Amino acid sequence: MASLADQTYDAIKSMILDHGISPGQHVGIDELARELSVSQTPIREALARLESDGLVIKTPLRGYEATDLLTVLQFDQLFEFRTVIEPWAASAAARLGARGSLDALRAELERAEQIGRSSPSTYLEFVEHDSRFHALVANASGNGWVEESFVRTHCHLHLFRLYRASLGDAGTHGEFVESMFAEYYDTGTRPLALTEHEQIVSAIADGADDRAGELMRRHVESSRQRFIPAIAALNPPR
Amino acid sequence: MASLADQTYDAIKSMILDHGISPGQHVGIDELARELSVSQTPIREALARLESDGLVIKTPLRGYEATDLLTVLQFDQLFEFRTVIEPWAASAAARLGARGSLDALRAELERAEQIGRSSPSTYLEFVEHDSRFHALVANASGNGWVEESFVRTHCHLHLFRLYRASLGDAGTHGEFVESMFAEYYDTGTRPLALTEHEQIVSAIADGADDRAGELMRRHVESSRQRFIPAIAALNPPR
DNA sequence: TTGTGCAAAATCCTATAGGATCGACAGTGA
DNA sequence: TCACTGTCGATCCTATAGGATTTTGCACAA
Repeated sequence: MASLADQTYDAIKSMILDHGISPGQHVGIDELARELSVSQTPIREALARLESDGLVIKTPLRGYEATDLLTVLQFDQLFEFRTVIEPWAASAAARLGARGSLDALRAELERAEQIGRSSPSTYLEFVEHDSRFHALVANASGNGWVEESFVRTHCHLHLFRLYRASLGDAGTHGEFVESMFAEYYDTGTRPLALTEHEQIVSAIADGADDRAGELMRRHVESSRQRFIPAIAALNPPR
Repeated sequence: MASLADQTYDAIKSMILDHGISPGQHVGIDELARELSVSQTPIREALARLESDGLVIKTPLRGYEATDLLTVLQFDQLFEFRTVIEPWAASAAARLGARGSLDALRAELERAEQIGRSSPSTYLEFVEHDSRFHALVANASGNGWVEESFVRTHCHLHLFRLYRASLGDAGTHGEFVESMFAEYYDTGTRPLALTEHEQIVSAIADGADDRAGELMRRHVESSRQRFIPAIAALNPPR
């Protein structure tokens, strides 16, 4: 069903999102074609779509390269954007009663509690849970335009968060790494974020649109606050 | 500077936006290649990007086709989205004092008044002014994510508005055509919209962020109200 | 040691050819 | 008359080859 071009798109996107391709790294068409054992055409199509997603940048006669990590300004503006979109999405979800979506949201919360107990490598899993959760809320808003806007922007945040994982044990970014771990393991902001998620779902389930919106606003805001030391440590990237 | 693929992208996009390609129409790769006198490769790249823009839809092994016109639901949700985004953009522009952007906004207002007097075919020109104006406000917000989200969604509204132009003098959509013309030529909502634009720019210039946001919210809302009879007449499209 | 110029390699961009799949239509059988 | 099947045509998908441009390495001169 999925054409080769689509599979290639997913493959390259995964490579970027998992930092198989590092930010700023040059991405050759021939290189990818050899690596994925396909011809250049599907690679080109995939890269064209990825450029539209803002994940790669094309320079004519120079080829493609993965986009750099977010600057401080872009990061601030991204959270500004989230503050506009996501509270509204939560409110809308509450107004809709989020029929159908509510089950998915609760299932996601269950899942988050599970991973909180068992595995030791919790950071990545938590990031993925968080992404899924917010995506579900965007979806529950019932507004396709909002959802799409969210998804398109959120992958950049995802990219930023996962940058930590690709770093070694130390280096110039040691400070950054440390602060991230501290945030999620020591100071207990992870269970705090989970609690916020639960409250939001609760408000949506109650149909309390104002409360859902306000809770989401605060959640995004506190999430931003949690990121500030990290982004500060990361700037400038090199 | 612009590669052939980019030029092709612009060309096809223009064809769609000007309804050289009708909504729902099948778009063949070979056909486009012959018509634009380029090979298939740049066509493929362009179509891949256009699919990401939501302007065409790809069905594997069947090819591409231009997306259908907005449904009533999509239309409603689009305005819902605008109601979330644009008032915020106007507020943000006011907070920034919209340095630099203010000149562009005022120039656009000037331009709008000019076309209001001279030419007889004012409808298309007004639509284009309106698109430019709102795009300028989105830009003046200083937030690239917001601006991009706006642009990506707005082209669909643009498409919808221009559908009128592609219609003949009569037909099943005569009612729709009539209502649109009535809106803009008879009942004087065009100068009303222009007045609203001026008030918004004025609020931005004053740095009155709350007022700018509220004015924009009302403007979008009244714009939506103006569209209701039109969208009602257009549904179902066939 | 540093800067300039030439040349070669690499890579992107474009074009064309061949293989595969899907839809349509005609023909046959019940 | 309806249903099924096989062939035909069109189109998409993939692969490879050639032309153009940029970059890089090296030699040479100041």
